[in-house]
Amino acid sequence: MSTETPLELKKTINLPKTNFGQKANLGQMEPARLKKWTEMNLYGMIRRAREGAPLFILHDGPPYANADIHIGTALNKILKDFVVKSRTMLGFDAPYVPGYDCHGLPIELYVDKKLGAKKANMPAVSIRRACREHAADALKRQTRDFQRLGILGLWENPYLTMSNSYEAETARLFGRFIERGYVYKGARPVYWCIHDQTALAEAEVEYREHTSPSVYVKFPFSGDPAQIDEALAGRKVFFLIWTTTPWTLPANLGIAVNPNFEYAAIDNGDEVYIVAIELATDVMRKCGIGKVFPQAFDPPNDAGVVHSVLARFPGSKLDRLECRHAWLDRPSLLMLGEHVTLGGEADAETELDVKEARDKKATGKAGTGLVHTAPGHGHDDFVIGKQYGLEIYCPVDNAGRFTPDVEYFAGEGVFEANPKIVEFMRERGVLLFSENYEHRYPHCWRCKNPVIFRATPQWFIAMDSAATKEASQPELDEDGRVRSNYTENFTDSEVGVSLREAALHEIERVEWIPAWGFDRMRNMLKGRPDWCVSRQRVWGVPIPAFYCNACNEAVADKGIVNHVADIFEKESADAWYAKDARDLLPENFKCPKCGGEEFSKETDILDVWFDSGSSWAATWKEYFAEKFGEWQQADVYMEGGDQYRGWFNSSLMVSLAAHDRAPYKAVVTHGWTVDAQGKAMHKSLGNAVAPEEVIKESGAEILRLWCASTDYHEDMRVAPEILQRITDGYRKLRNTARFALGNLHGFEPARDSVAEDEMLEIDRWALAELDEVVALVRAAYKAYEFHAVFHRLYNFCTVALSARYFDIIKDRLYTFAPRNIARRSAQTVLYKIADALARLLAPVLVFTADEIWENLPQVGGGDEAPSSVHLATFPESTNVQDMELRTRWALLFRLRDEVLAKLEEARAAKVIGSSLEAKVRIRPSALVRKTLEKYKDDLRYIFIVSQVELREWMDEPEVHSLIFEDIQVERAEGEKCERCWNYSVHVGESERYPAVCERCVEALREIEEGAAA
RNA sequence: CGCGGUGUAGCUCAAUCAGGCUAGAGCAUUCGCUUGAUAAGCGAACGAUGAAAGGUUCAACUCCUUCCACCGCGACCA
Repeated sequence: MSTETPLELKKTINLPKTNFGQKANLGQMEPARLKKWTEMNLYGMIRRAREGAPLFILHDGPPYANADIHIGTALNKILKDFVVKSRTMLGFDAPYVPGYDCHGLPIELYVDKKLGAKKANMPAVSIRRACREHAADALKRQTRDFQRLGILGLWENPYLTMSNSYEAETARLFGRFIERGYVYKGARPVYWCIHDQTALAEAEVEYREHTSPSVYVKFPFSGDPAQIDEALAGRKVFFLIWTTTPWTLPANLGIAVNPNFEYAAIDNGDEVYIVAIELATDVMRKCGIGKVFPQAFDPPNDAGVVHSVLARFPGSKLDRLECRHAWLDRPSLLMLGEHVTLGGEADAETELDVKEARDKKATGKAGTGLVHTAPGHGHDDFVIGKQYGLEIYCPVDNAGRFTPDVEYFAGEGVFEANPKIVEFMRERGVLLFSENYEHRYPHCWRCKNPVIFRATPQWFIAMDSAATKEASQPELDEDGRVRSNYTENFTDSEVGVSLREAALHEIERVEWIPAWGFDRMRNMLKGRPDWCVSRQRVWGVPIPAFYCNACNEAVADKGIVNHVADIFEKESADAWYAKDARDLLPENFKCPKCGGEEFSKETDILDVWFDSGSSWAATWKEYFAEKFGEWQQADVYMEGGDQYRGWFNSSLMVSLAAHDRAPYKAVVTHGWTVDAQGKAMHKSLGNAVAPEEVIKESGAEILRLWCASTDYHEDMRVAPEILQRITDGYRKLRNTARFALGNLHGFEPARDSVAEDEMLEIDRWALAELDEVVALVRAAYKAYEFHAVFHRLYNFCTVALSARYFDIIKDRLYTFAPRNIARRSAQTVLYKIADALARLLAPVLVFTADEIWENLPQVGGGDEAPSSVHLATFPESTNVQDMELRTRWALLFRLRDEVLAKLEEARAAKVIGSSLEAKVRIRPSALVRKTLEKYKDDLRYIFIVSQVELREWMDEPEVHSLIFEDIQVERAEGEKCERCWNYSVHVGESERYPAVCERCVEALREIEEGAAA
């Protein structure tokens, strides 16, 4: 025994000590750590560390390189980072190549605005340069912001849809579509300014007041009226249409009716008129038809106009019947379309402002329920016309004049022709009524003239025409089956399948998360029309097609496309604009049709969705092909739900054309960020939460934790209160880690670890809890259930650790001799907990987990441990938890809850303050007595009281239903030990340490011996 | 208007798929304890007519129907 003076009690307490601060100071810590990661090339280290491990690729959907990132963009990227980091820690080689969508209208418009009037005289190459600069600038800022979020990836070399290699690959992929026979050139209506003689994008039109002639016109039915209804047999039947653009009537090829509406045949003497029954009264009144009858007919009306209804029938009955054009010698086909409404707003392509039309609907209905359809002059008309196989007929030239084949009006400008057509119809007796109609009509934003809808030639990718058979080797799927098995529904195996069929088949093999994504995708695919890939713009990948100057033949085949692509590869797609056609074509190329040698270039560019849809094929080639060989599917795509019709869709198309497979094995969608009320966020509403502000005020870590806290499958609310909760949660996690780290001061795992079978039982209980958490969290990461990760870990920290385990072991950690095996036992567990927490939290709390990692005493003096937690793997779960042990402890903790409640009562009654001032008497039931007896000496520590006494029941049979009964709390016996604060009747028995209890006397002896040794 | 999704305490989540004790946690709030995790820790209390209305059933948060709200996509919407 030491002869020195007694130790100063306070100094013999092992208080926590760590450099891991209570305050995170994320604002400074995060950038500092990012810098460190950059300097050590952490991402490169991870790649090397996982070299040869199973590959797992999350393919990044490219954000649009226009504006700065918003909270939704941040969410998307953070969720992706969770995936990449967690797969990495699950042992996969999970490279992350970010990308940016650089082409497209929004950038071009932005540049237009910036260039102003200058643009008109600028060559395309210069405009493209300006666009390129803008995109480069935006993506640079976005990259900086993404990196700030703690996202690791190949930031120094992201894929850019405007890079030479990408543009070249995009062109080649378009060549694949051509090669397989999916591409055709057709016409489609677009906004057209007849003054500027150019197509306009939607964003380039503005709505202004305009007066149009509103006309009701009758089209004679050319079939047998009895087909419609017996009552009409032998009558002269006419279908009434309404339009505000009489000039489109020469292009009329059909009449659309709604299959669900009821139509009426109305008697007007010699003639019978067909209109929607609901509109019949209004139409008849307008046209001055009908007589005043005393009897009420159906439907009765309020204006005293009564007409007789000869028959009524659903629109569906009219399908594919035929009328004659009102004055031209050609048929007008009756078609069924859901777009037909009773408001009249679908009646004309001119009725572009639906809201306006609906307002009108409220005051006075227009239209007849039969829609004049000119496929060359309206969007719906076009769609339904395609569906019914009508020609996309547009007899109007660039200047808005009728072409020579238009009888009576050839050469007339359409707006000038309007009154003439009205007059013409009146003379012919086909016009029932006309009036002036005030409405909002689209005008060119540049020249302010009214625009028209006009079909112009466009490139399409066919959804329904079968692909031509490939000459190449049949592709095998993972089961070794010939891929063309998806043609099994076709008897002739030489016939390929259409893109739509292939897509519908392929999506069944994709894992959709959530599962309803499959239905969603299927609906999208079923309904989507042919893909119009033409854009009349300059900022994009040019459609690599040529036109023979001699015979006007469009020339586009794989060979030519690849030749052009090779040029793009070297010089970027700017070459299309910088070079002449002959320099873009192979030498001595001649028109396959006429042998002509002079060609002009296609001026359309590809839809940007084609660009981004090409991303996986392009990135595989550029980033992975060399190392991993043959193309393979990406493991997962992860985007917002808006991408079903967007990127998921276009990527599927491109991948099917290129590889006959979906580009993804799994598709995960996330919801949208909404405000506290669940409302969508809009800058204009002022309810948007800016990521940079969250970062500035709270740190990226908080934003990341928010992403992990909420179930992203649904809409995710962000608001100050929510972020505050998250910040509190962060503190809790941090403090939990800090407690563990602080109590590991002086603990060297290799030297001081205690084997599990030598541990105290509660320590083994804690390990069992940890083991379960590890298993659950690993599973949650695998299933992309990040909110489950967060809630499991968080609950583990608060309930199992902070409220129970840590609270209980404090006594042991603080008051036992540092090297006492019981203390080492607890420390061993704390070490494992801290280690596991760091690893399990790492994908979410990228910075903090790494900080925990650094403050962890490392096995073997730290040499073996990776220099960052992000190089480590998740802890393994043994999954062989001692269930009996856990059951026993579940019981003990239940008893503890009851004791705590009793302590609270005693506290309220001022019997005790601190729980250590208490002594607890328990009379256990027969059910639990045995268990409690076993833990007799441990109960005081479990309850954190000074004494526990177990007592017998007098009359046990009566209380078999009770588990615990009669818990009594009284003041602890003896004096408070100055060192451990427990009460003991033995305080004062030591001469050397008179203020101390028997446990502390022993601890102090150990400490003094240790010091002497 | 069409397609899809979601509604459980003030907040974030469980249990819902295969209906079954008194709908569970944590946070927040209030109160108390502690002052050896201390701009921390522990406990207790309070807090949900399960969006609403019907229906099926012995039994419904769970299944069915309707409706409302919100979100996304598509619509001749911005």
